[in-house]
Amino acid sequence: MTPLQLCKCLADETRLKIVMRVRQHGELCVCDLVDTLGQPQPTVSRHLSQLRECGLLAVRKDAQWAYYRLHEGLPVWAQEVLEALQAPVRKQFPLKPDQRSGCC
Amino acid sequence: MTPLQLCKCLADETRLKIVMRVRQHGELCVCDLVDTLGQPQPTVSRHLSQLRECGLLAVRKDAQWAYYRLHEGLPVWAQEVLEALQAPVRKQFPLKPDQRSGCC
DNA sequence: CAGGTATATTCGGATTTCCGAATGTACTAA
DNA sequence: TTAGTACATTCGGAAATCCGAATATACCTG
Repeated sequence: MTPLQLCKCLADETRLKIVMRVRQHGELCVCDLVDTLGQPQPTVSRHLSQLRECGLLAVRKDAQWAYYRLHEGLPVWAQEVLEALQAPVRKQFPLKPDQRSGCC
Repeated sequence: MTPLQLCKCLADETRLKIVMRVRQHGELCVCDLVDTLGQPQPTVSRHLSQLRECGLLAVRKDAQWAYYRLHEGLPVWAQEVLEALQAPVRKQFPLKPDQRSGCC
């Protein structure tokens, strides 16, 4: 995970929202993100694969669900970047309820 | 300056280097960046325009030179992001001498 | 004035990124 | 087994991004 990789990952509205929402909830399943972001499932899934491949997110699979979380091995500087971005991202992209969608 | 704008600005190798190098030196002229980055002048200039338009950098013009610096009105969260990125960027893109190129 | 330097901008094309649609896989339930 | 749900992947085109080359502008010097 290089700084340039991290910036590229966060340089897309959908991915930025995904990362921030995952960070906020600790762990989220794909259907929740699809519901919340209002983006088609393949789109969300493609972005999730990208975030997983570059080491930002990690998955846990349980039955037919996939739960995404921040990768534990994330370097401290990357965590600091995410911490600094959390509040302003919430301002830029407000989401009514601060809850899971309840899809699973 | 929104979080998404900042991430897009930093999601390019040349721009990331420019911002970090400017941050480190306080103020730098275009010819220094051209020398240091080894990129053609129009390329550097185009990226600088972009960074200026989204409010990340500010310019001061003196005679035929243009000196770029971080924009004073940069929100705190953006400064924190840059602070967190400084060290790892230096590791990813090491520059031999920590000095200006002496072009101006 | 002419010539040189520093910087900015424009234009076209190449490359990258993103998305919609369709399909594939795996699991569950009846 | 069949049907349904959750998720992933592939493919082709659209759209955004990036760059090289040429040109433009401003300033300084002689």
